[in-house]
Amino acid sequence: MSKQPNKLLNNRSSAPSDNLLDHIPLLNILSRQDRRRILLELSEARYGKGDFIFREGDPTEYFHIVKEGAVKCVKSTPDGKECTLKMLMPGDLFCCDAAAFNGACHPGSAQPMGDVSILRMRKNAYFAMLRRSPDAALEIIKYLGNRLHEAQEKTKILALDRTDQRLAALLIDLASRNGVKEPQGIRLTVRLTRQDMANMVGTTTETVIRIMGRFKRDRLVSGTANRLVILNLDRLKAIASA
Amino acid sequence: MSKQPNKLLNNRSSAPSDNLLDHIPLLNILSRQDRRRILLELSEARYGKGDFIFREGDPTEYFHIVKEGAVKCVKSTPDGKECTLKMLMPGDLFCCDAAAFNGACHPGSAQPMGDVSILRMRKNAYFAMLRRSPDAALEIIKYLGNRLHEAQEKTKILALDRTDQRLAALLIDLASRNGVKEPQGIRLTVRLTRQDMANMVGTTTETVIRIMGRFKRDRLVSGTANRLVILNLDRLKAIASA
DNA sequence: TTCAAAACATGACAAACGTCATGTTTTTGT
DNA sequence: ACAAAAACATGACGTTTGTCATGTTTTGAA
Repeated sequence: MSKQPNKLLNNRSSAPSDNLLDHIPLLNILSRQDRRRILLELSEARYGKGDFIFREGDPTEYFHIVKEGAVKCVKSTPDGKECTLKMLMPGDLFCCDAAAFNGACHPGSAQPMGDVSILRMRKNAYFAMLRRSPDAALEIIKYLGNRLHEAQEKTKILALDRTDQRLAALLIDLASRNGVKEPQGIRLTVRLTRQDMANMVGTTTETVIRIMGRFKRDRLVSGTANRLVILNLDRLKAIASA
Repeated sequence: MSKQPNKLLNNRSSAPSDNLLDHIPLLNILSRQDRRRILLELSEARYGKGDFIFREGDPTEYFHIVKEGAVKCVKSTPDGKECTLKMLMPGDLFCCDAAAFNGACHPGSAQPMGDVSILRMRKNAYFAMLRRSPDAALEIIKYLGNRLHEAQEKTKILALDRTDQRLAALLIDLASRNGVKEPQGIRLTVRLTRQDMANMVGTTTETVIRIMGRFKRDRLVSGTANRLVILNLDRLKAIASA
């Protein structure tokens, strides 16, 4: 469990094509001048297992970018149930919506899944950037639009599909966003327990265990959290859309 | 059933504070000059029951604003099941995300719920507006952020709550967004069948009928589609968060 | 390496929900 | 006002999923 967040690495002045920003396609559209400017505003923070990047209800102070690792967006109920809304990967932005910044609070919490590195920028610097650069603002609009479409697709799946279909859809998505090809199949690089999966598809750990057991018997997947491999993507796709 | 969409009303030149734009808080931030410009780009279209404003898979051409009436955003499966993602009310924007405009197609369809009036603007004019006015772009970012948060709240409810809780949450939301106070309670002004509600909370018509029957017996609501009244908001709130 | 904690697994049972069948009431268009 | 269509309603039954209890395996930190 790595130690606390306030390890700022950004005292160096910027080189014209500093590799920090190469991780962020969405900001590569900035002019050289703007990139240099932004770089001075960005700081880096690292988190480990068990940390919170922020909690539901915390005041919103920063715009964030995932540099390394995976981050999950979580909402909880008073009685301890949890729902994972989205897994953010390197290059993903969060808290990029002005809405959250009007004195409002975070509507959910952000937790690292393993060790992560986050770039962040104070909200006034972020807004100044958006005002200076219409391209940046349009890029954010585009990004938020994609996030909204994803969320709506997820809503559709939750509303209409059975649990095994939802789980198949999750595995398919993870394979493309997080998988590395191996001789036997596609291995996921994030550690993902049955509980994690249950929180992502809106069911219980036991149900995920049973369905994953079935998938395992049918040679669609293998392994558990630390080494999860998708063996037969096509048949998973057939299940997801059956 | 009113006739087809291409009834453009906007040949008149703009008056400085034309009431067309008063319906749209999100564009009231524009300078007088920009307002005048935008007004020339906006056209009005009317639709009635059974029409489609656009269908899933259609190419994206316009940015839309709801002027009068209610519009539902719907996703469907090949086998005829439907899921209503969101009910848009006057002042709401749709297709405001640049993502949808990169040669992409609509990820869902938009259908009027009764007679509606829609303002719309071709996408190049819309983008030109966003490039000219950072305030407009920020407003769109704020709006999309709110829509994303709503979608995530809906995801949470679908993932964690029972059907009666989801239905109670729907009624509460409708009461605030669509209700008018009456002596007996809060009457909804949109016509909403059991089937419509089922599509909104991810269940079947029969289940909604049964739960609404229970709510009716317990004097929490009364009436059906044409005259739906919320009688006891507090107890509905208790159910939604139980 | 060892031991405790976390993760995985399985069974029994109950509750929630979907499906199908059938019938009644309300709405709508002419 | 009337007929057809849509919406509402109810019961029976099966499936899916949640819950609880218990036990095994794996993981990770000292």
